[in-house]
Amino acid sequence: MGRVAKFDRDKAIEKVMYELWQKGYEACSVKSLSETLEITRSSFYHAFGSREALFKEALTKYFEQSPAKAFNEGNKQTPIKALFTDTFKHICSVVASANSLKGCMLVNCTSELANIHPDLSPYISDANKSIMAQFEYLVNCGKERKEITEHANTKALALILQNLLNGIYMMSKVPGNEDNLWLMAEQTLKSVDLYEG
Amino acid sequence: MGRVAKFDRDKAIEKVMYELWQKGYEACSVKSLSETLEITRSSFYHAFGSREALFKEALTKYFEQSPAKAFNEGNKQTPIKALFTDTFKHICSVVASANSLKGCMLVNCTSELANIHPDLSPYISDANKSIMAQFEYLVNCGKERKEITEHANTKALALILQNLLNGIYMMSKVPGNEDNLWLMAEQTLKSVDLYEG
DNA sequence: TAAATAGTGTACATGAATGTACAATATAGA
DNA sequence: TCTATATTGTACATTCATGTACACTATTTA
Repeated sequence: MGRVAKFDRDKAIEKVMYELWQKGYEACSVKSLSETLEITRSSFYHAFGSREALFKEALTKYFEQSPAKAFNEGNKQTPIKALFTDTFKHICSVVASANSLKGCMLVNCTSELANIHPDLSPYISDANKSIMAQFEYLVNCGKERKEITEHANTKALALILQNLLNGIYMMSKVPGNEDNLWLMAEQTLKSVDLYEG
Repeated sequence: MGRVAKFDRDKAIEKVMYELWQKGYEACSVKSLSETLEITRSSFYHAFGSREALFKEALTKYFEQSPAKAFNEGNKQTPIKALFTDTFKHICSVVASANSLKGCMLVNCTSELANIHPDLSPYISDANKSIMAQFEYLVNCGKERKEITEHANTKALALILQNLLNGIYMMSKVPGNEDNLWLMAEQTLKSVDLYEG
């Protein structure tokens, strides 16, 4: 079926993910991405269509490797407070580790592109909204499991959780040691009674 | 003393502040900023030295006009819980208003430039750290005033407050109606016993 | 082995962006 | 009015960046 590509498409997307994560969208020109992948721009357009299209693939890959993806595996059978506690603890540790890229690709892209980039802005908004929806779902699971009181405000808790998630990544860029990050996360979870340790 | 500038330097910085706030640092080239100001690049370099230098002036102006600057005016004579409650409420309302620029210039620039831009990165880190320090100071004032219990963890509270501040701006970019923002802020303040209403 | 096909590279035309050098301009004060 | 000087504009030499057209190359399968 014709000539085979001289590069591994999947590995290429991973490389691009790291570039975008680190440098942001606008800083990654087609020229610079092509040089990173050691292909010509022509091959780039042929393989990926456009920078926007590749961005979407890279963001998908980002979600797949994120320590926050554990939140997506929770359901009515999951001990919810333990899921929150363990996952946030794990995120703090991953994010603060020396060789980790700082910040969250989604947070970075949200501040760079939301309400700015005509094509990508809605895509990014949707990604944020689906995280929010997942937290609401998890809180509701906790209510069904009687771990969380029926009277708790689901939306408020989901907002606080999403804010905590974003904030851990954000703070990892500035003072950013694991102790501070976990101090914030632990106290937040405790103060809304979602901690279990 | 020579020819007078055809533009108002202070208004120019304000214009640049809005540009940077909205579009981010890299998206504001010297060319585009010069066009916005209706001066040539030559005049730009003459008047401001460099894009980096102007950025710093613009960020200073941003702080001066931010609704969060009320936090800087708190001291041992200030009712601290009321300060937190009122200021966060005000921020939610300002940020969600239709004609407001979305997001926080500092948050945007932190995700874009921290750990990336050699010259501006330390500058931005310092700005974040001084906000953190101010929150610690306010919490300590609250302790002296006996509004906040002596046993509270100052650092943890300051982290939570800074995270809330960042988060309000961040969320204003996505679902972003005032009700949601305030729901998050109110519940956060209540859950750490810094609410007074 | 030949054709079909998928991937690659060169080239083009164009505009954005940078920073500096030097000449032109306008104005305040002597 | 003259002159010192702050400000402005033109020009230059480069590099980055975009997207497409078309020719070239390698590989599969009929």
